[in-house]
Parts: sequence; C-alpha cells; structure tokens
Amino acid sequence: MNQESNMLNDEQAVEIFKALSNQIRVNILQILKDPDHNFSTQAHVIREKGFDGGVCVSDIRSRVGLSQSTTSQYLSILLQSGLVEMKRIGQWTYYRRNEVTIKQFEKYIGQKI
Amino acid sequence: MNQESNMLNDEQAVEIFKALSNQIRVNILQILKDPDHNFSTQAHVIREKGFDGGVCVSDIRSRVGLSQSTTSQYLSILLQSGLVEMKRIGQWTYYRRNEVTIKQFEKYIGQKI
DNA sequence: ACATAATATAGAGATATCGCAAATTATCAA
DNA sequence: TTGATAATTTGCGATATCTCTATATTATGT
Repeated sequence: MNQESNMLNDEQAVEIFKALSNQIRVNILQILKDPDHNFSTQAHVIREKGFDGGVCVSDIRSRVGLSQSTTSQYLSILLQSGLVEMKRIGQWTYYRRNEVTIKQFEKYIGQKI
Repeated sequence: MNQESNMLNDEQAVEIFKALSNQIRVNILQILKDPDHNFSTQAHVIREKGFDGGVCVSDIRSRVGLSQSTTSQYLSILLQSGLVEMKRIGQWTYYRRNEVTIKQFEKYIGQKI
C-alpha cells in the first residue's frame, strides 16, 4: 500500500471537519468507542457476527436524546464522511466507528494541518 | 503543567472543527505553515521582531483571492478558535499559526475522537 | 487637520444547517 | 395479508454560514 492510498485529500478532510462541527455528532462518535459500556445490556450491540461493536439507530437515539429522524440523519452525515460504517441486518441498521478513516484523519491533521 | 491544562475540551474542539469546515480557511492555515515560500518577497512577512512568520491580512487576501472583508472575517474565525494568533503593528495586523493550539488539537483527535 | 492605507464591522441576499413531525419504505411475525 | 417495529426520506420553519459591498475605525504621513 503506497503513501497516496491512505492519505485523505483536503476535500475529504473538510467533509470530516463538517461532520465533526456539531457537538452531538462528536458525542455519537465518542460513545461508539465503547458500546458495551455506553449502552444497556438490552441494547442491540453486535458482539460478534463480523460487525463487532455495531449499535442500532434506536439505541443511539435514546442515548443522545434526539428525535429518531435527526439521529438517522446525523448518522448518515457521519457515514458520508467515512467516520462510521453501517450494516443492515434485518430491520436494524447497525453503525460502528470506521477506525481506518479515523486513523487516516489523525494522520492528515499531523501532516497537513 | 498538568494534563488538564493542555487538553482541549469538547466545546473548544467543536469550535476548531467549525473553523476548519471550510476549504479556504484550511488553505489559509496551510499556507501560513511556510510564509517565506507562499508569499512574495515584497509581502509583509515578519521574520523577526518576536512575531516570526506573521503575515498581514492584505497579503493573505491576495493569496486566497477573497474579498478584504471575507478574509478579515475568516481570520477572526480562525483566531476565535485559537488556531492562529495575531499582533497589530502599526496599521498592519499580522496573523500566524498558533502551534500550541494545533498540537493540543492533534492530541485531542488522538485521545478523544 | 487632512488624505491615504490597512483592517474591521455592518448590512444584506443566497445558501446551508439544525432539528422536528409526518410520510414512506423495509423487514419481520402472526 | 395485516399489523408492528425500525429506519429513511421529505417538508418545514428557525437559525447559521457564505461572501459580497459599503461604511467605520485605526494608524500613518504631510
């Protein structure tokens, strides 16, 4: 893998900055760092099945206290930016952090900012 | 200096994300990394006098191609966020990167995001 | 005091974001 | 197929951001 392929470009970085320019979206990313600790045991947190740490929208919703539609919209902004990834299983959509993008973002800050 | 004093809080970080959620403001921060290289020799770049690397507003303006007022406003957004610092000398206002905040921000990303 | 240069602030129209309720779509279960 | 649950999409009013022109402020030189 060469240097290019894991370096974000400015446009992608600005997309991420936009996604993070809202306290609640930052919070969502933060609570997804430790789903087992941040959600109740009844919550739909995936602990196996190849999408470990994925949390469904309604559980995230009840944790951050926004309306369902706003929560869904914020998650799709985070998804668009690449900071999270999602997987639909049955009627649930599970979201989890995309650590690859987050690492690339960290690297971008260190080198380009 | 303890751990607290050089760790940004979430609110300060969101302020920085907002400042960086605009391509031109990111560009301004980037060109201020190397004023000697990014501005003409006639530009008002401070190379000594205790505010090394400071560039005046009109030189930044002509480099980024925005109106005078927008440039001034963008610089004050960057200033508010702490990413740059300024010093007025005579009729000129010089802006330069605030590497301390930038380092703190980098640390915040690594630890809190 | 006056003219000039550099910067900041005010005001405004266009566009984007915020966050909700309501409507729609997708999936499951009986 | 009917009903329930989960999520997305749409529509909306409120607020914020973008970027300009015009004006005000501050500092310098005559």
